[in-house]
Amino acid sequence: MSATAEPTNFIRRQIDADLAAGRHAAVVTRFPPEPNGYLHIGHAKSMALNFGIARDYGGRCTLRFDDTNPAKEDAAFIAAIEEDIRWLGYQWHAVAFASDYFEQLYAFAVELIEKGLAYIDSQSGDAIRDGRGTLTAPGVDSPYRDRPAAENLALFAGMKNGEYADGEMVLRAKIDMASPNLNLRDPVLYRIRRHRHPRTGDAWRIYPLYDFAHGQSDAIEGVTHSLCTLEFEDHRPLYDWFLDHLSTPSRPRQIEFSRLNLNYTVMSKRILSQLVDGGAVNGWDDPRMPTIRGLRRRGFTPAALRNFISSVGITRKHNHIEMGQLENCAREDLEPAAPRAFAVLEPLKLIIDNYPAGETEFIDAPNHPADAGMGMRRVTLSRTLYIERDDYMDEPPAKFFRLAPGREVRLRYAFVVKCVEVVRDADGRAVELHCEYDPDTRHGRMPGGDGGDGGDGGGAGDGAGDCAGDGGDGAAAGRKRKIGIIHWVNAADAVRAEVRLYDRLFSRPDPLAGGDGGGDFRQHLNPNSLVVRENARLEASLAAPLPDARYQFERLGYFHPDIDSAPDQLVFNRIVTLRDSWAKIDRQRAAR
RNA sequence: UGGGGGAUCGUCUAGUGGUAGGACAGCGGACUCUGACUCCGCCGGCGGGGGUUCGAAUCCCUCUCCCCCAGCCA
Repeated sequence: MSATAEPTNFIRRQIDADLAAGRHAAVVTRFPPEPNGYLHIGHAKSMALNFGIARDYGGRCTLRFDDTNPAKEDAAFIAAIEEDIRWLGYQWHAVAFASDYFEQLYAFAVELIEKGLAYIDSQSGDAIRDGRGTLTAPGVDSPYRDRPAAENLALFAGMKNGEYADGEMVLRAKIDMASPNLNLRDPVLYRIRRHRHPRTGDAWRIYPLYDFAHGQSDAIEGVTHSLCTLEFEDHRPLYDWFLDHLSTPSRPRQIEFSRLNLNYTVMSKRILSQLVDGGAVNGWDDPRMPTIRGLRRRGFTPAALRNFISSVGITRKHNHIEMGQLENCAREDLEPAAPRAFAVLEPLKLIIDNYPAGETEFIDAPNHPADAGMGMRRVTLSRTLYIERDDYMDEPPAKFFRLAPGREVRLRYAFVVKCVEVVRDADGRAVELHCEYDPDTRHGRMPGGDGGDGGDGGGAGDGAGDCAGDGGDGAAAGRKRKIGIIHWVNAADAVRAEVRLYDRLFSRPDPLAGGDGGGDFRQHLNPNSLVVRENARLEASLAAPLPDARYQFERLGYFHPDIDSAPDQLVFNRIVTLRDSWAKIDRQRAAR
C-alpha cells in the first residue's frame, strides 16, 4: 500500500476550509454515472476526485447511478461500470440509484406545487422551446403558468397515474422566464415517458429530469460536496434554488472542475459510439478506445491510469493533455515491473554460416537487467535465427549502427555476428542474411573482439573501426566504436504470434476542431491506428503467457496478451513503445 | 456590451503581496550488451495596457482571446 499523496487542488482546499469551519462532520461525495454507456478515461478523473477525496478524508463516496431517463439506459451498463471502477481500484461506500428516490422526488415535486413554485404546462415541446426565448431575448410566460395549485396537483397525479400521453404535459418550476440564465426560465422538472425502466419497471410513467433529481439525490444521501464538470456551472443556481425551497435533509454544495481532454482522441460518448457503430473500431473495448475497457484490454495497468489522472491535476481551466503524458505513466509503471523477453515482429532470417549445424546452446538471460530478483530465463541459440527486419539495411544511413552488408552487430546476450552475404528475392529484397559469428564474443566479453588487448583504456588508439563511414559525424570522432545490439529469436523453437501495434486513433490533436457537428471527424481517423504483425516470432518462454502478463519485448515496447489470445494462436497488444531515439533520428533524416 | 466561466514555459500544473517552481515534451551530454532505463545539463512562461505598492502572476481598472448555456439528455 504505497499511498502516494494526492496533490492538493482548489476543491480539496475548499473541503479543508469547510472542515476547519465545522460545516461538516464528515466528507461525503458521490460518483454519478448514467448507466447508458461505458466509462472512459475522463470518468477516471471524476472517480479519482470523488473516491480519492472520500478515502483521504475518511469520508464516504457513493456510487450513484443517475438513471432518470429509461429511454437511454440499460441495466447491462450497471455491471460494466461497476467492474471498471473496481478494476481501476476505487471503492464505493454503497451503490445507489436515483431511481431509489423516485418516491421522495415525487414528494418534493408535490411540495413545490403546494408552495406555488411549480405548475403543469400543457404546451407542446415546441411551444415550450419557443417560449423560452433566446440567449439575448427573454422568454414569455406559459399560458398555464398561473394554474391553481389544486389543479396542478390533480394533473400531476394524473401524469403519475398514466392518464396522459408522452409529451402531453410536463411539470415546470415557476422561477423567472426573463432570467439571463436559461436554466432558470421555468425548467422542466418531470416529463411523461411511458418506457420501461431497467430498475423500476413499469411502476412510473413520469421521470424527473437531471436538474430535479441530482441535487435532491445528493441531499438525500447527505453528500457534502457534489463535484461535477464545468458545463453544469450554469445549473448551480437551479441546484441551489431547489435546496432553498425544498425541505431536504441536508444541504450539499456543487463545485465544478474542468473535464479531461486527451489529444488525438475524443471523449464524446456520441462520437465514440459512432466509431463503434461505423466499424472504425472493433467495439467499446477496442484497445484504441479511450474507454476504461479499451485501455484495460490494451494492457494499461490501473496504477498507470491512476498516476496519469493524478498527474493532470484538478482545475477549472480547459485543457488538452498530450498523449505522451499517458504514455509516460504507462512506461513509468511498467519499466521496473515488466519481465523482458525477445520478440521479432517482422522476421528476417539470419543464418550463422560458421555455427555448427544441428547444435543448440542455452543462454541464460535476466528477466530484468536491473533487478536480479526477477530471475533468469533460458533462451536457445542455433544456426538459424530471426532478427527484426528493421535491424538490417542494405544501405545504412549515418548513425545507423545495426546490421548491413559487411557490418557487425551483437546478438544480445550472445555473440557478435558479421553479415557476409545477403540472399535476395526476385525484387531484390533481402530475405536471408548469412553471417559469421565470433565465438570469442560471448556475453560478457567486449565487443569488437580482437584478442582483448589492453587497448580500451587509452582513448586515442582504439576504435580502429570496421564500422565504416559515419566516423566523421560526431564531434568526438575517436571515441569507442559503437556496435549495435539487437534482439533475436531461435528459428527452431520460436513461437508464432500475432502482434497488434496501436497508435493514436486520430491524426489530428483535436479531431473535432472546427465544429463537431457533422460526421467529418471521420476524415481525421488515423488509418494506421492499428497495424497487425501476423507473423511475429516470440522466444519460446512466451509460449504460455498469463492473461494478465505484461512484458517488455526488448527494444520494442511493452506488450500484453489480448483477450483474443489462445494457446494455439497467441495475440499480443503493444501497450506503448519504448522511447526510441533512433526513430527520432530517422524521422529527422526523412524530413530532410 | 444576455448570462456564466477561464487565461502561468509547447502541454499539464504549483504559486494566493516578497527570487515564478515541478512534471511531460523538446534539445545536448554521460552511462549502457535494450538507440531502453538511469543520471547531468539546457531550452522555455505570468494574454495586452494602465494603476496601487518599497515590492504584483497575486490587489484595482481596462482591453483581448477562448470555453459553456436556448433537450421533455445527463
